[in-house]
Amino acid sequence: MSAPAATEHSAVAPAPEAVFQALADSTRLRCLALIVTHGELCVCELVHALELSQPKISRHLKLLRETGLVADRRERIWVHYRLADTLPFWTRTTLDAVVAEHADSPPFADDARRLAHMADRPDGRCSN
Amino acid sequence: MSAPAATEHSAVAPAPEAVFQALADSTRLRCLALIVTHGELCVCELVHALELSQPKISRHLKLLRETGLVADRRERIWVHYRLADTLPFWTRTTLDAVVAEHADSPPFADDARRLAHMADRPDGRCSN
DNA sequence: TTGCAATATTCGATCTTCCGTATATTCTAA
DNA sequence: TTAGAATATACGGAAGATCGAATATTGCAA
Repeated sequence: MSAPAATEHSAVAPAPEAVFQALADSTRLRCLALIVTHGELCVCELVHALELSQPKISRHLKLLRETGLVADRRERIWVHYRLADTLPFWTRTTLDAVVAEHADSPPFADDARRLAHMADRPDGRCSN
Repeated sequence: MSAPAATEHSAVAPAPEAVFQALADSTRLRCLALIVTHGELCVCELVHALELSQPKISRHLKLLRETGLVADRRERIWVHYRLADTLPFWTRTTLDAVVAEHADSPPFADDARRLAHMADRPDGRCSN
């Protein structure tokens, strides 16, 4: 084989263009912003916070996973998404910087507020 | 008027998605990497360093300009491009981080090498 | 003026991305 | 087993991105 498999979340660092492409969508960026600030979140929490359809959220999470930005973990009926452990340093720097500068503005602030007020969150997460 | 004009390079900070979209192309990212490391560069220098067609470079520079990432300055027959003065902090952080981590790898290292070896650079720039 | 070098733009064609809708899968509890 | 909740995927269609090739513009010098 000449090039890395590139089928699933490979161990090789993703090309910068691919990372930026993944960040170049408001749905994906809003999901990542919540994950950066709140840690692990399941799909239903993101659907609730962003007020978007479940298939839409799921499709965007799949792209983030294939790009290597997030990892998923199944627990009972829920799938939890978190930042990938193998995230390149510059990628983590970028995420922290953009979130720090926009977390208090729409739509990110509204997403965080809706997540905090969500009832019956999985894993006994409470609104704090 | 309800929304900002959004016709030319406006003074309002560009949305993060728009910035990431602008960075999500290898031609634009290579141009920016050279500009970050070398300061102001003219179109012919970018064409030479990246070994791409002039219309292609010019089109991508236009998008970078309209997104607010670069500013241009005409001097005689040359147009010089530099990082925009109004670049948001997080954007500058992102550019510095991604360049620091990739400047020594292809294709960025090759671009810098070709630029350094370019003959007859404008403005009396020499290869250093 | 005329010609040339540097840069910008236009035009179609092709490829990709994104979406809503519908359906499939997975897991759990009854 | 069967039903339902949570999540994922498949299927078109519409909108957007990118390209090569051709052409237009701008500035300068002869």
